[in-house]
Amino acid sequence: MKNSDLCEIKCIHEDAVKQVKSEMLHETTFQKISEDFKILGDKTRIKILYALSKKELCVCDLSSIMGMTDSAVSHQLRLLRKSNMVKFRKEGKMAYYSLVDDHVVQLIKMGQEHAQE
Amino acid sequence: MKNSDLCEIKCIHEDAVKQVKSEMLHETTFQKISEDFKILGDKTRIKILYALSKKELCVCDLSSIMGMTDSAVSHQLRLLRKSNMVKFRKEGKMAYYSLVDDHVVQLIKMGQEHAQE
DNA sequence: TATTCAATTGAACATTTATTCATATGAAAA
DNA sequence: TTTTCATATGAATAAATGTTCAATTGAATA
Repeated sequence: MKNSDLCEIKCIHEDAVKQVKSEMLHETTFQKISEDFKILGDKTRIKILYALSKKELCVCDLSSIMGMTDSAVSHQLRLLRKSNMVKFRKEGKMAYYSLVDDHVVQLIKMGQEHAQE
Repeated sequence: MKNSDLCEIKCIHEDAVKQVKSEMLHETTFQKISEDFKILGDKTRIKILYALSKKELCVCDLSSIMGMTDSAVSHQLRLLRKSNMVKFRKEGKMAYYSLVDDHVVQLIKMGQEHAQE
């Protein structure tokens, strides 16, 4: 009995499965990648990141731009900080937020291209 | 009274807000972008896409690679089809899935780079 | 034709998640 | 010091989401 027959019987292409399995990344890598994309998978956060790519802004500026409450924006900023996408500096009562690097901008740009196809 | 004073009083940097507002994309654009990223924001779907980037595979192959039920995989494939990331061809009882283009692969690669920082 | 099998689908369930509201913090102004 | 204001936080709620289980479809095979 050939290997390929076995595959058919079990409804699995063993060679293909084995090959692809060996090429898969580590579980934690997939985890991290998907966590980052999950952060980008929300309209509010994408808008915040896009706004910050244009200019450093404080929370109430962002709230005004987004048309949302300070609280809602602040909650999202917390997530963005946690995932290392934005940083901030305090000046008196105000907190000025900006992007950590332009990696996110590149990702959004690519996403935009795909969305517009 | 200066404009900048007004800004401070209202806790809004009017000029910055006005400028950034004018540079924002359309609501539907942000919507589309975030929807695409939301699809990538799940470990199961990232793994499926990564596997398909290596080889065309049928549902049961994917199930075996993922260590999940056919049903769970099929549900996710439906979402991936809906968001135009994967396509499939039928051959008898089997359905062979593959990526629509390598756009997704590029995104995952970029996400991977960011995740590894 | 009846059966088998790969794949799909729908409903149910548990979990996650985004926003709201109320409250707390902490710095500047009165 | 007391008040005001920008921001942050916690709890609560409603909505969305991923997986499971049971049932269905449709094509090949017996």
